[in-house]
Amino acid sequence: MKLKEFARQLGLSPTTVSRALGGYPEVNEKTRKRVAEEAVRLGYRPNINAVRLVTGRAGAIGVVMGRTGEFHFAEFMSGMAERLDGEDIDILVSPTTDRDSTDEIPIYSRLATSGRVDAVIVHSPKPNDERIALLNDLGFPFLVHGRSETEVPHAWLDIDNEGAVRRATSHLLDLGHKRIVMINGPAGRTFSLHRDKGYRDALQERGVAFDPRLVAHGHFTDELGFRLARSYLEQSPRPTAFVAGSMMTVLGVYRAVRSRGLVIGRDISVIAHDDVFPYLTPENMIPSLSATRSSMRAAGARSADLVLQLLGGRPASEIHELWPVELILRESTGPAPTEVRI
Amino acid sequence: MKLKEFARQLGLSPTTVSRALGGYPEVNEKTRKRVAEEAVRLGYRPNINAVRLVTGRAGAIGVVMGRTGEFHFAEFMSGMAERLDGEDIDILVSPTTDRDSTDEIPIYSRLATSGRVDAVIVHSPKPNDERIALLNDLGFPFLVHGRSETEVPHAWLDIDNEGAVRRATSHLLDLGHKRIVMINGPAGRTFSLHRDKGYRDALQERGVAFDPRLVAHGHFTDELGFRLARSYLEQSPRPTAFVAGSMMTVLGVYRAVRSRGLVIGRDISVIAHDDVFPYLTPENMIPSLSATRSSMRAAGARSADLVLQLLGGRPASEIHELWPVELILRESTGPAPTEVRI
DNA sequence: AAGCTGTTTTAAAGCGCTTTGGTTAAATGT
DNA sequence: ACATTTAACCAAAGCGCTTTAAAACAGCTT
Repeated sequence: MKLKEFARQLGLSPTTVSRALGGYPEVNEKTRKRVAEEAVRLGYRPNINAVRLVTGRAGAIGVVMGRTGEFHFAEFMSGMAERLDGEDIDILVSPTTDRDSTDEIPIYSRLATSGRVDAVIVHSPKPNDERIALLNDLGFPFLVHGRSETEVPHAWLDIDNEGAVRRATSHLLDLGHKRIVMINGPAGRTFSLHRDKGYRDALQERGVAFDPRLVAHGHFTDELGFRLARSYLEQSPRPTAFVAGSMMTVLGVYRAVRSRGLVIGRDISVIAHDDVFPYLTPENMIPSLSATRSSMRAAGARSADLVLQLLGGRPASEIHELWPVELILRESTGPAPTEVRI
Repeated sequence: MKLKEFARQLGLSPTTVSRALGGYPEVNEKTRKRVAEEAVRLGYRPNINAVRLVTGRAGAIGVVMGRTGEFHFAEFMSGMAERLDGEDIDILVSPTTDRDSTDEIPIYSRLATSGRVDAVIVHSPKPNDERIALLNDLGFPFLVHGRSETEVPHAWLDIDNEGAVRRATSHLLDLGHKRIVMINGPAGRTFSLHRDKGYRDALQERGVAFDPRLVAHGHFTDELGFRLARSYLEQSPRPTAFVAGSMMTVLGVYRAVRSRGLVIGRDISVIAHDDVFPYLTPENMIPSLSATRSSMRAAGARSADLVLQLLGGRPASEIHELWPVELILRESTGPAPTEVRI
């Protein structure tokens, strides 16, 4: 059913019907009501593509899905979806199989110029991120999930990675740990750098020398957590604590510790970052896992919200949100063992 | 830059330019080449929404993202993205916070009638799925990922869940296990029913009585795996083997077994279904996990492919794919312990 | 040289909607 | 009673493209 036919059946002009449905004031309240009811009854829905053409709005927010870290991504998107439910805005996912953000440039470029989306979300930026530069050059609305150090003014939402790791590390230091390993995210991303900084600052505050060999970078996989933890545990002197970048990483760390016959929370303390997944929770681990916590889903929901504000005209330079991160202590952290033998 | 202006600059009519870009035969090869080059040089891109309006095609495939099982979902979508890379087709994600597929009816209805997508993918159907009935009634193209028992002809892609579980269970029976617990997916979904059937058939083949209390249903979470396994292990006689529905479930099962001081692969055998995630792999578990394996990512890629075929005119009734599932034996399965004490 | 054929290009219609710039009818003011 | 305002509705333009139907052009015949 087209607008014209629908309007004819109502005995109204297309103009009035369109306005009634659009909620414009110059339509009699009774008429509006009638139109709304009949639209439901007769199943009339405006052709979205016609609307998009004529309004110039795409009614969609774009995200680029990379090969790695999909479990975070799904949770973030799910949060976006939650917020966008009811709005007439879709989420459009663009594929990329590439690992480096530079390779994503053509994708963002296409997304920004093709008119399929009204805004895009940029994930895990680097300090000097090409994608941000590009989108700014194109004058295309975007929100950065994470932070960058670029001069370019832009909207962003980030969690306090630095503070999270600083607190986690400080807590371990307070417990007497000296050799603390950090298994961080991929090198080069701002969030990894922030975590590095939080780690180093905590050491410095407590006057513990920074040993770069205790910090590793890589993707958030169970395997990497295992392999790295395993090799660290073979070193002498042995580390007594781990800070792990994700829930997947920490699965591997737990396994590595156990496989060496060590006890988590006694021989080895562990803190991880928890993005709050419905299917894998730190309190259920054995021993329950001390974690810095920040809901990825909530970040997704808020990001969608901020993008909506951005599209509503709020200046990008005004949209900056830094979320604090909780540190939740459970059983995986304990006093450093007084004597470390190998 | 609009078509009109671009054509003017080339000294051609909009018609010719449109055809050149669209690859129609009635354009001189030289002209086409010139148009293509200039389009790149001048940065001309057809307005996608105008194209969509005039062609009536949306250039997108819809998927509905539920609240649960997001880790599977992301992997599936990632596969779709892989296949769709290069095609001018997007993935459109519609949110739902509901748990039951009946609640998704309005979402599918909206998706199908709004012209935003050319086809949708239906996940985890029930034997008599309302969504399939709806989409069929609407005459809207769709592919089912999973199977249904409806009379309605439709395209589907599924893995052999029944065969997978039958083989897993048979293998455990061959090893001498008698009390085999199955932690299955949500009740009511066809794939869960198929797995139930595979389990029962295996028992029957070997002449082992079916005990319904040994089969549990629920979402694929670490916590459920733990809670259920924990409570089964307290029973007497104790089960000697578990078939777990997902990698998350099995994490909980492993933990439960260990927390009882039992050894996996010796006291308790475990087989799980592995959807092949880049961040969590059965071979890395300790002990390494015997699993039925089928790549969710590959299913996503193939699904996208089949949807493209569907849109290309291939009849839905012709599109049925049942993928075999490998059983890969590792260390988590072993002979049933001869004597089971509690 | 006119007719015919096949190739290449173009003018113009129209996809389904929103919105500008009206018109008409009713309400209000003088 | 007439002018003026306000409320309610409408005709038609136009968003940027594809595609139908027709025109222009070139290459051959006869």
